[in-house]
Amino acid sequence: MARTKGSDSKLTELRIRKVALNLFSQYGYAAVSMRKIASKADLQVGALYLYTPNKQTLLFNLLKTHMDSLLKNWVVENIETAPDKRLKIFTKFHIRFHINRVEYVNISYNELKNLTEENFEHVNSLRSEYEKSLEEILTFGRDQGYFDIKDVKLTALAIIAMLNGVLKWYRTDGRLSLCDVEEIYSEMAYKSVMVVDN
Amino acid sequence: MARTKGSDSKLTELRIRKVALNLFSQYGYAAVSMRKIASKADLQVGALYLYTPNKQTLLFNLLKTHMDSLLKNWVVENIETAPDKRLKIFTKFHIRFHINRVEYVNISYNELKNLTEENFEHVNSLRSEYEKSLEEILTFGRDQGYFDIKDVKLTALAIIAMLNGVLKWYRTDGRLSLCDVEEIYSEMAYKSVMVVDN
DNA sequence: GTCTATATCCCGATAGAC
DNA sequence: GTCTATCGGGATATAGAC
Repeated sequence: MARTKGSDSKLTELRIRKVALNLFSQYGYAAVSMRKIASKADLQVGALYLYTPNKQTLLFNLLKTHMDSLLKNWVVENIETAPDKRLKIFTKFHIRFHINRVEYVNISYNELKNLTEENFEHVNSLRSEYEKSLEEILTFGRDQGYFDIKDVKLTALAIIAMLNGVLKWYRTDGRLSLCDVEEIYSEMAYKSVMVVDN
Repeated sequence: MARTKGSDSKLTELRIRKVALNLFSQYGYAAVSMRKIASKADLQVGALYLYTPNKQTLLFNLLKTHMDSLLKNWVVENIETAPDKRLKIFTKFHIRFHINRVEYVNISYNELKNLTEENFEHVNSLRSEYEKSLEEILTFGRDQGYFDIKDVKLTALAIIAMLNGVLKWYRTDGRLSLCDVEEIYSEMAYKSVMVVDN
């Protein structure tokens, strides 16, 4: 063995990321010190700076990795698909993707304000891109007469907020399976915009 | 004049509360120092402690005041009212009450994790009480055959999350009036739980 | 009621030994 | 690659003058 236990830098880096994500999610970026991160990652604080130039970058990389992964995994559906089907695909994808990434969801919602302006612009543009893909589905559905929507932008925000609300409280050991949750909320989302007779 | 300018303690207390709310909402509790609060309230830091024993109490009082006010203003509708009408009353009330209290909404969502355990229990029980009033409406509506709901608790959370998502982005100078927003989202909320033919 | 000064502690980040 | 020690600063909270 050429290396002592725990000296593999790839593993250490991963451990630091994981610990930082966990602590930022639980206590908030500003309330978590580099010393605490180091301690939880079984390091001294000096060693942290071999893996990140500063605390800000640690947060930024977590957020960027998450958004990149989200956009990479979201594959726009076939152009032929009907609007209601598209919306269902989107909502189910959104839930399935995020349900096991609750810590990322937390920091994405709460810690954008702690990014530098430059980093914020970067992450926020990725988020806008994702939101826009839902807006396109809603616009398409409205134009095709499938949906009854007064304001596409606010409706998109409302749907995403609704779905995220579920993520925040869903527990895998709860009384509902992932499939149940997907089904329930994609149904609610669809119904909330569908055309109804009056 | 027996008092110098700004020495009225009631006014000073109000000013401190307002400044703290504003800063906590904007930057987060942990990122705001007592020095910053004092400075924005035109005081030196020592004077702050005449009005609050510590920073934690400042946050707790803001949250408690908000929740007390919410529960006091939410008057349960007449027992005779039909479920769909009740839900509409709730959603419109929720939006109207919160729309001008966005800073309170922010800290209610983001800063609960910064409360001591005891303070958290207190605030959280008030929040549960409010959520329960929506759950009762949903349960009532389902039992009466008005609503199609698989899980009352998660549905209540989804609806509140949806409504709060709107609050976060709504601007009074935007293209939609308060009435428009109330109407759009109470409609979406209702449709998301209503019974549909398949 | 407000100020200034200070006690005590923790912060992010870096230097240099091993 | 990790450690210990430390710099410079800012944190909460308190003491005591006015």
